[in-house]
Amino acid sequence: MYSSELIKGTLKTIILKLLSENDKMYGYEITQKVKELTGGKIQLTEGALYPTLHALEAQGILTTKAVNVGNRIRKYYSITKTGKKVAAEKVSEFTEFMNTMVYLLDLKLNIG
Amino acid sequence: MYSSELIKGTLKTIILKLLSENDKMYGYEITQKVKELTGGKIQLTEGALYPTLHALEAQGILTTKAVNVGNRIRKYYSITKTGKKVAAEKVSEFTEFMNTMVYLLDLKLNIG
DNA sequence: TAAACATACATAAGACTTCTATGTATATAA
DNA sequence: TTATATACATAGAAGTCTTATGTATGTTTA
Repeated sequence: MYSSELIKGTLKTIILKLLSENDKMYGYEITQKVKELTGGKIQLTEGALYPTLHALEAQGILTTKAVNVGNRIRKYYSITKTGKKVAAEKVSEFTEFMNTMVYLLDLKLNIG
Repeated sequence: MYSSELIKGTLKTIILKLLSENDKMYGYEITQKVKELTGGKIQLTEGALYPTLHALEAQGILTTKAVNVGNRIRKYYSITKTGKKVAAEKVSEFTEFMNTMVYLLDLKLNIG
């Protein structure tokens, strides 16, 4: 698990990227997917995730659809057309930022 | 200039890396060096920089030496032996984190 | 079968980091 | 003489995230 300091500011980018590639996902599913894809190195907390999802919905970047699964409610999130643009911008800005940091910190990444 | 959201959490790493490679630097010099190295894309603000430098000094990671330049005081910061360890850890953690993000976001960086 | 763990949502209080604005003061360029 | 650059610093506000808590169901295991 990385120190929270490092992960700061990346939550929205991660959520939007995942929802750009999946028609719909629910909150818990997002936490599990990120945990799985990062080998447990990034674990989103509910206290950060849910308020962010709500904010993205309020901004028209995501839409929701509540579904009953057994007796439980599951809230699916989907990205809007506007949201896809925002997602692409966020990811590309993050890419540029990482390139800058790689240069600034003189890093050697394991790419390829 | 990147959105501040992205840069969050990287300030300490940047400062420590620069001071690992330079015997001594003063606050204003750090802002200028970062601005120069990143082509203006990362501009550290004083409101974030100075409190961070003070905190790192309080933690024994940095030491200071005030020098008179003309009629002005310049406060040079140097990294301690303990600080160098912390710096190396921070940079290596950041490297791992970036590798994780590159995989998670499926990014193509301009390395090499 | 009771306890523990996983699923699934949510919020509130506090902590931490950063931004904006402000303040002080000198030196230099337009 | 006005603006810009150098050089430090802090206070208040804003934003993000953590920790803790709450509710409720489903499943595994001792």
